[in-house]
Amino acid sequence: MPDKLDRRKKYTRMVLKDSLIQLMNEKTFSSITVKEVCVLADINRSTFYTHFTDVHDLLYSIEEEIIEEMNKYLNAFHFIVEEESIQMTEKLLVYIKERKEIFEALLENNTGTSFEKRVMDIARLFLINKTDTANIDAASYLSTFIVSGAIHVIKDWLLIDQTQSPKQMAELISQFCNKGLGSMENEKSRE
Amino acid sequence: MPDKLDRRKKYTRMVLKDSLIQLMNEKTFSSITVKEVCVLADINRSTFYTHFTDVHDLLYSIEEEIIEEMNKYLNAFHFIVEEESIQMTEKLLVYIKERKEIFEALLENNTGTSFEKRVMDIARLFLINKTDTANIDAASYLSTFIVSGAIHVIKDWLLIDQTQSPKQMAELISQFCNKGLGSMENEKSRE
DNA sequence: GACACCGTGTTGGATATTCAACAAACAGTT
DNA sequence: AACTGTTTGTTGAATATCCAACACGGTGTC
Repeated sequence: MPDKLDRRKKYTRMVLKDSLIQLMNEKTFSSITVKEVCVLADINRSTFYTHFTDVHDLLYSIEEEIIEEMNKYLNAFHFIVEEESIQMTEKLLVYIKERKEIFEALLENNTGTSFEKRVMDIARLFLINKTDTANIDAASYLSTFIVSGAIHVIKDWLLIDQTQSPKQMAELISQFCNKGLGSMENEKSRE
Repeated sequence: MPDKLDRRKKYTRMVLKDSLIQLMNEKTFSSITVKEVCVLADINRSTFYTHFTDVHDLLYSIEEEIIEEMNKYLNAFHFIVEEESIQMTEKLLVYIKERKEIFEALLENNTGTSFEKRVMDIARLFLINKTDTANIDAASYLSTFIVSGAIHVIKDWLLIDQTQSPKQMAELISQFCNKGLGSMENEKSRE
């Protein structure tokens, strides 16, 4: 919201985040020190503490950014028709793939509220909005099921093969979700 | 010398230089504005004026940096034997090639003391040091000849073909210079 | 245990950058 | 000629960062 950030603040936060991301690609998160991050970012250590309390806090702010970006993609779903949703999913997957290492680090690292849980929360919210509001409980359960399924499919895709293109994955996941949503429609009509 | 520059100063100067270099690759030098450079560098315009008086001044400081770097290479010649000098020349050429666009811009752009003249000056100094001090005048004239020749050979190489590798060019230029220096030796022995 | 070493938070004064605003010069338009 | 838009230098107060120094806790070594 406070997009009216001072140029200097923006820059400092950016390089610190980038440093941590780079370091996470080289070593385990728990072995990374504040000092290390600052040296790489070429930022005075005392400045670090005016922005973040510690390395976890910095990681958390990276999460924030990622989550926010994913939210944009998901929000866009509301305004598009079925055929375009596959393309949208593809964009999301490309975004994830380009940040492969960050996502892996975030999924592995369980500090505080896990990244996975937060992603599920926003995705669930999205799914509930998308379906009819009459049957919220069912939608909630089902969306948990669908989203956790999707996340693990993406996780495997990231970690293991990636022989499938983002486009192919998008179609696969889209099918997967629609089947789930479809079953809920049946559920409702049977009432 | 004042290598004890504040981190912020270093960063500001660096991004401003980089911006100008990038812009010089996209448009003519004279069409580049201070504002443009600052926008690209994401630096406040008023900050620009605490470091440089105008765009020419900024360009000049880029020259300084380049000249300084070339000086290092040339100074290194003093301490190496003949066989290694070809490798050294090669390094210098690789350095130039990596900054092809900057050199082209600097060679084209004649503001104030031309870049070409300055390079010749430092190269001449180097050559005079390298040869016997007895015959300074002759060395000076000859070095002007050699260096200007070398610069234009390099210029052509940069601008036109580059089918020759830096290594091949290094051997060629080295031959070229040694022949010149050799002739000076003859000159002296004939006295 | 005593020791040295290293990372952590925190502080205060010095310094650099930002931002908004201004007058001035200039180029193009009507 | 008046108007519009743009770049240029310059200013002062607000803000962010730097830097050096400190006390503290942990870790390993003799």
